[in-house]
Amino acid sequence: MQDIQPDFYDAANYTPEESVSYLMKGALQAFYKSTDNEMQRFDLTGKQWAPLLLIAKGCCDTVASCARASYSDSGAMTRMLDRLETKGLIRRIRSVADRRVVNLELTDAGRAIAEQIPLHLVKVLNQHLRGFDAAELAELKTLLRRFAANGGDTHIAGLTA
Amino acid sequence: MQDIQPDFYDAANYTPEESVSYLMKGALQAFYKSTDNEMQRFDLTGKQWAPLLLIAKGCCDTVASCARASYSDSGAMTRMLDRLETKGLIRRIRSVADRRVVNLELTDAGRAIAEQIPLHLVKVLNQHLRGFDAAELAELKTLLRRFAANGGDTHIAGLTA
DNA sequence: TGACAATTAATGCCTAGGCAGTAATATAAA
DNA sequence: TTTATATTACTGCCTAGGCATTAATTGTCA
Repeated sequence: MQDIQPDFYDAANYTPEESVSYLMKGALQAFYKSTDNEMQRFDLTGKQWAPLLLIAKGCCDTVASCARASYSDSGAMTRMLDRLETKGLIRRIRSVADRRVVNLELTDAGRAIAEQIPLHLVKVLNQHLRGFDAAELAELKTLLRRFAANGGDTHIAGLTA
Repeated sequence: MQDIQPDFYDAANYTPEESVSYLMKGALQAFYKSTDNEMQRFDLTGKQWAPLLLIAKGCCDTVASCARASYSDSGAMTRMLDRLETKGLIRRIRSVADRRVVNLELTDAGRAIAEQIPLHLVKVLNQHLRGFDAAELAELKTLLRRFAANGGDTHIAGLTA
């Protein structure tokens, strides 16, 4: 029933250039470079657009949920939101329903920028996907999801034992 | 002769969960988490093993070449090497042939660790590749290389008015 | 009710990287 | 040779994130 699982990499023959993680870092680095260039028009870094977009899309409305959606933690997100608040793009509102929670809202200036972000983000994505066909993009997404899901501590159920 | 290049993403329908960059970030994040766990036995973080391995493999022997190989710059690499030097794992040697250059060497302690790194790195990689077949891994590597190579010239035709 | 666990946002201390310089050195062109 | 340009390692200043801890608050359960 159980298929044999091959070991693709072995220690003796390991080279960085053939390592999938090394290639992934290079790919993501190139993408961040592109978005950094593209988002300069909004006076945003290559990472500051992400929380704005998540809030605008309704993906998150608190510090904790925004941190989870960003593969980050509440400490890092608190400081990221400090920077965005300083720039006048977001607002913190203490929740009355749950007084531990700080709800996040875009200011008018933040909303004006957030509305334009997808336009430029999509431009960068499509640029990096030049020469791809639809099947290749679908395959890439699937393989990335599977690679991530194979992480060691994915079984959070067993972790909180 | 010229094939039509489709736009895979459009601003109106953009969602983070379907964005290939978002998935890539999640995949790489999961990998760093795994290596961080794995390298704790050497008192190394999830990133400090990389320069050690590059030096051990002969991929780089100066600050500049090590920075380039790491998709980084000489400033960041200088400080990373400071940390590794403080830990007694590498040595800086001013080059006599070109006195601008600082050559990098592993100490005995550094070499002892570097020799064991591939073993554990390969373990992490193979773990994240569970369920993959050889063709899928090859495809993933190819697609990542092409995605990265499509960057750089962000001289988008429409950008420069 | 009261004790206890969980969650939230924030903070301090650390690693890590990007960018704009700087001084020293090397190379190329005049 | 002189001049200009490029490269190297490094520094300061900034953004960015990880981890542990804290105070406030909420939920759970005896």
